[in-house]
Amino acid sequence: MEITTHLYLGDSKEQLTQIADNSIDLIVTSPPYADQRKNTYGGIPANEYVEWFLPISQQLLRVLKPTGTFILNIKEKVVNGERSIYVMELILKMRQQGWLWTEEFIWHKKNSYPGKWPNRFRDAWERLLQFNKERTFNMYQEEVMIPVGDWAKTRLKKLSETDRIRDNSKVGSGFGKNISNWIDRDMAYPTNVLHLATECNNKNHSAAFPEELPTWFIKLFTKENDTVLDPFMGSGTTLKVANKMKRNSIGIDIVPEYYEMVYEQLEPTARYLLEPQVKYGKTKSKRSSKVRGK
Amino acid sequence: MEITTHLYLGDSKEQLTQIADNSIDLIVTSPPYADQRKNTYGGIPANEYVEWFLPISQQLLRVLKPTGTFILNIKEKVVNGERSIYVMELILKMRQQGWLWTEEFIWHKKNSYPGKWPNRFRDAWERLLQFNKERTFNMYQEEVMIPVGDWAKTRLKKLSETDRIRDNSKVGSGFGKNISNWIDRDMAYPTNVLHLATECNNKNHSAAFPEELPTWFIKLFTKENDTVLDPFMGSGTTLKVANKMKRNSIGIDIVPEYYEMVYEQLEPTARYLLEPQVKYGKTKSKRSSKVRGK
DNA sequence: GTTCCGCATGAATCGATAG
DNA sequence: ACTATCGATTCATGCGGAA
Repeated sequence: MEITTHLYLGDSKEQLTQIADNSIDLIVTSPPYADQRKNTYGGIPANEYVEWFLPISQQLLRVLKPTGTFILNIKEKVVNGERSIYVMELILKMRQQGWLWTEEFIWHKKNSYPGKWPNRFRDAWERLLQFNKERTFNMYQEEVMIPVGDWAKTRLKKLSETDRIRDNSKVGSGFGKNISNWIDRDMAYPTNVLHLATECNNKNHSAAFPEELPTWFIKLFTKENDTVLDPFMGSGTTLKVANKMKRNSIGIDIVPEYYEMVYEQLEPTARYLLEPQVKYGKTKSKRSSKVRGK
Repeated sequence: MEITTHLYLGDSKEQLTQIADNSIDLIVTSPPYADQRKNTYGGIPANEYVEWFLPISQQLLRVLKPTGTFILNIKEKVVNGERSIYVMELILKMRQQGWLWTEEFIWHKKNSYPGKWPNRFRDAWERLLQFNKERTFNMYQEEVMIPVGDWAKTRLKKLSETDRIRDNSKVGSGFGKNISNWIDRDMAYPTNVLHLATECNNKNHSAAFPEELPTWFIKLFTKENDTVLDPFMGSGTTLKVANKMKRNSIGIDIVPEYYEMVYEQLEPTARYLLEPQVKYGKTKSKRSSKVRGK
């Protein structure tokens, strides 16, 4: 099956209306934070942030499949010595829209931005808010398992030899098999705290997250041929990763330079199928000639 | 100067009224979370939690010095597949009371509770909310500096040898001296993410919080002879640590067993100064004959 | 005196069963 | 239908006893 990539240039609130109801398996995005990135996105003031975001989250709720998940990467900034409260207000309002606030992952940034302030330490974490439409949704937990801590390695290996013998001597007891479940367990499920380094090699896009981040959530919440959406694609990290993992992807950005940049990064073999001109709202696809037009 | 410990038995809301205005340098506490600790505290329902806590935080605001800090350890649980929102509502209401929400530290619990569920991973973090009365407050950052990671040590040591040679050859260039400033920097400031394990060696009380936690905040926000308050002292971890660090401390708990336990742990040399009977609301002191009675 | 191993025990969460 | 209780699941940690 062909994997497609669609790009939209324009305001997410408007561009999202072109996407069909219940068609997206996963939304992963890192919208511009309040008062940040003024040069590129205009810098939404903290007190207008919720009002600005709600129409977009309304559209996201519409396009997401009932089994789908929405991961929102966000962190409130410090204003006049205090943490802003727009993230909390946003969660409360989105719940009123019909979203379920199912979980809050912590992204622990190991190499956080340096600096020193008299009454504050470096901010080394961000929120990864998980929202869903329904209480049951797709989650492929085994895809993101991690190696078990050292505590088990030494102990279970010794147990394994002892119980392997026991298993042979007592056929059909079921006990040995039960133990073997533990022996084979080199891997454990992760927690809701993610340890990732921020990437410092991103020059053209200011606040890109590391590839591991969308990779992890795409593994966890989608399977091959599913569709991933990033309504604030920026430099296109989410789309690039999705494509690599054989997921269809849709990206939106209001900044023409980002649109162009992501477009250029797509394989040339896909680009010749498209019209040469890039217009507001126009779309293109990769490894596919399908175009979702206006 | 003598270091004192005062204990109050009873409801925090009432007992706090006995404490003088602007007399506390640091409040560190971990109140019972909603619907938790039913056996000991009765389990405050999530939908009544804010209402229950606000009179207490009102008192805490009164007794805290303008330069003081309030650290609140809390985490919302999952109810019917969704995260509760009472913590967010509490923050919003406390701001209306006059508190400044200055920071949110993350306590990453390395040994979180095990378990597996179809749509959720283990919860491995808790909130450490920092509130203040004023925008400028006491903070002794250098007290909690941490060793720089090994990557820096080895790198700087190699640099040091190279540059020592260079320094010898180029006398007076100032370059060598500049480097040596970096070599001496074995310590760095921490971030707002704390990595600690919960203590599992509970004797009589399930002391959910490890000693390192209050230790860290007491170092950071107080100096010797300052006063630390824990309005939900439980097994008295905060008080024990404060005492060890030569800070005065005040503890309150509504559970007589905890009151007795903390009392018993105080040094006998201090106890003989006090009346033998333990009454509701009565207090005792350590290394001091002062008693704040009713 | 070390090091190693066995063990209990969590501010958990879900689904089923019972009143 | 709606709440209360119970069992099953799972993994890092420190203590105590043993080699």
